Amino acid sequence: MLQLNYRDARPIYEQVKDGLRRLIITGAIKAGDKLPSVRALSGSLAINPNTIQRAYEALEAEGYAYTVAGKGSFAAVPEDVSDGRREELLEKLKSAVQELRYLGMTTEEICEILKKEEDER
Amino acid sequence: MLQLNYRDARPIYEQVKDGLRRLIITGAIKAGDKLPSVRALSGSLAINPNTIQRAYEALEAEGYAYTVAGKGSFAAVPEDVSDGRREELLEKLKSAVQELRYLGMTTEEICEILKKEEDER
Amino acid sequence: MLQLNYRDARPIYEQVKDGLRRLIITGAIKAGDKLPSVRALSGSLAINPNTIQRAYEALEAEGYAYTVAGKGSFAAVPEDVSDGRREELLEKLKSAVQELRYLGMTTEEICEILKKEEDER
Amino acid sequence: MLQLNYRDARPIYEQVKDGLRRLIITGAIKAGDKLPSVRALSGSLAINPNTIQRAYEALEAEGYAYTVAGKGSFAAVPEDVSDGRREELLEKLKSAVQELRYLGMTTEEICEILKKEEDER
DNA sequence: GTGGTCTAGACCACG
DNA sequence: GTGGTCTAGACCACA
Repeated sequence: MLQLNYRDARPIYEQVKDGLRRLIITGAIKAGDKLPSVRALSGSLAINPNTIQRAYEALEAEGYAYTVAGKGSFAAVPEDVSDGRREELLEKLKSAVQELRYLGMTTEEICEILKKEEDER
Repeated sequence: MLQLNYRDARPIYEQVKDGLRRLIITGAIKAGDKLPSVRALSGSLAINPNTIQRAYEALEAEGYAYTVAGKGSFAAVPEDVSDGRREELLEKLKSAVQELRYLGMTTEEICEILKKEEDER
Repeated sequence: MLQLNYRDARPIYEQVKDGLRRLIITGAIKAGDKLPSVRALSGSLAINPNTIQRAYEALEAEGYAYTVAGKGSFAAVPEDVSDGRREELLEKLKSAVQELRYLGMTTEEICEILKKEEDER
Repeated sequence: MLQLNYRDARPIYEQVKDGLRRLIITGAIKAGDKLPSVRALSGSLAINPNTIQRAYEALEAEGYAYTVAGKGSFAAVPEDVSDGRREELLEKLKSAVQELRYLGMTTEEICEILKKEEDER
């Protein structure tokens, strides 16, 4: 369900967070769906429960999930995603595009890639 | 010339690397130009030379600079930038766009932002 | 009558307690009025009766309600509210104001907010 | 320097966070000042370093402090305090005042208390 | 020396 | 059974 890379410089909890977010974005987990319990995920990934919990906290801080103590964590609706995350994304987008332009791509070419990739969904 | 933010979570050497790359991308430093010496930068930024050295090594690994023994470091031409860096950028771009779409933006809106930002250059 | 928010970090019994207190404070339930029975509330909110029971006990400890064996629970008069609750409120008030002042608000501005909010009742 | 109450229902890390925030608000720690290191505070309070670190993370999330890895944590300026914290405070203020009014205090009396308390500073 | 991460294992509140 | 908190102890990156 989730792929971890221990050789990656990114901390485990962040990889878990990003993986869960990806599942939500791609629709594999829909708004309101229950995320796997901390214990279950820590078991299946062979990771300490504290590390998983940290990932869930970070995901909640971004607005992609909410937690009900004693019940579990659930996927939130897109509208609940934090503004900070939105700004972060736009910043990431712009800096990538700016560098790609330096490397020779035109804005048009980049948009073409985005459209083609959209159709492949 | 370079702005460091100690409050930023990124390590200093990475901020130096990103700062130098930005100077190259924006054209402030042109291909073939000599980059400031490790000693000069470490002095003007009040930073340990080892930290600067590390930034230069990282920048060279990306292909944005090359070092001539006894001469110093110089900005490389865009064609020398590593394929790894290119793939990394495209990956960054796609994941940001995919998430922005989940958050309600259309590909058209995203392209509009990119075009508008290009004009502001 | 009462709104529960499962996404709220506060435990359910506390939300029930706060909700009932709010009904009393706003005058929706007047002093001497009978509060809904544990069974009735647990039914309409689809919540375990033990949870409701706990909320009633907490409300009674604050002095906002009293229980008559075999009759049910009733809203108390303001004079019966415990001194502990009063001190707690004043402490909450002062600490909030002190912090708001640190953040740049003057005592006058704060009082203005309170007066305006009072008129809106 | 900080008082902890193990009998309190509030978690330790929250008590530490609130205590540090209080030191900043009262001016005992000024903007830019270095907060005690995680290890130093954990030693003087006889608390696990992980718990202290959690308090620092929470304080940073509120905007009252920022952390420089390898250097330490520092008090931020009031302008950096998050909007969320500001809203939280106003909400806390209003609910306390509303209940105090039910208990017989007028808005004028409350403002008097605030003004008197301000003079005592 | 500093913060950042991770593990192992424990106890508690909640419903 | 669930998440929330805490402890003890360890290793790493950074400057």
